[in-house]
Amino acid sequence: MPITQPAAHPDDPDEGGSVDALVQASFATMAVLNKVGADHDLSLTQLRVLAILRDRRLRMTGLADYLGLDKSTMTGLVQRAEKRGLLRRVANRTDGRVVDVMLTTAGVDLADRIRHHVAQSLSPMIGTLSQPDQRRLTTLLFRMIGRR
Amino acid sequence: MPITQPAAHPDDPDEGGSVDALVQASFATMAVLNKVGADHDLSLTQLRVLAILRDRRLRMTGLADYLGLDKSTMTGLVQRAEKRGLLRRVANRTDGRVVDVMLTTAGVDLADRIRHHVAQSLSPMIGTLSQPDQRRLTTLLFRMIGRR
DNA sequence: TATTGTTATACTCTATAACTATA
DNA sequence: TATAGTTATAGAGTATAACAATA
Repeated sequence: MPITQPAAHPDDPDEGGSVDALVQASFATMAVLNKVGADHDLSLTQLRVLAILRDRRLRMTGLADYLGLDKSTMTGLVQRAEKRGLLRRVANRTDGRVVDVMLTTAGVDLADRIRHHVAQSLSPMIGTLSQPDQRRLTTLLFRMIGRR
Repeated sequence: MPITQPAAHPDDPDEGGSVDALVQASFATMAVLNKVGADHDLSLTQLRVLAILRDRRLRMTGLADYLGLDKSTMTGLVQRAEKRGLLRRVANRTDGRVVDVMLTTAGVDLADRIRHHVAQSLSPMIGTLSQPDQRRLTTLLFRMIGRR
């Protein structure tokens, strides 16, 4: 099921198809993440919130920066997650304007379950590669996005 | 800017970090696509619609299948794109129930511009890899998602 | 009867602008 | 004045259920 069309135009600078490979692999990955989220009644954004807060405590603005969203968007996002008991809003003691956000125990548990679920759900795709190829891919991807 | 947390748990089956690499690279890629879409006043989904229809004509259901969305979702999606003059709905002659969807000239033009814009926007990321590494990455990704 | 598409409905996600409280 | 967060508002995206038209 092609999600975007393969490049097949002579004036395209991406002769090797790197762009298409990356875009198609990304859409395939996002589809899996989306499915995992849906299985836990979470949107992709909520999934990210959980992942980000899994071992971090952030203020509203910090969370918005991580997600690339406006701070006003965070209010509803955090509110809905709070109502589900996944996280807590805590007034910051040193700065009265700041609201810190942290996962509850239930939130951490769900984040962990999701992490495993994601790994399992992606394994059919990743598993098509040999172990050495998986290592090569990992190295290349981390190098590309500037980690490691 | 880490988007998800790195795996650092001993009970995690993804020892090599393939899952994290793929997820993080995918989020980075989606952020770029999202930005490109926004620059053209298109959501990620509308961007995909254009890419899918770039050299294809599909019925509503076919489009929904490609996108993994419900057919009822397509109505509004296509309606808004049609109002912008990017695509047309055409009654199918052999089956009166079917509505075919195809890009207008303006739609094809925009799809082409976006394709180039995407390639340009991803090039800083992809370009951090050497040419041989780019080829290796492309091969691995296509192999992983089962193309080529 | 089954399939195709739309409509009605309800929610989530998202940004912009205006606001409150604190610094 | 500037910053942190919320609220009000508007629109897009999404699914479910019910529906009309066609096969």
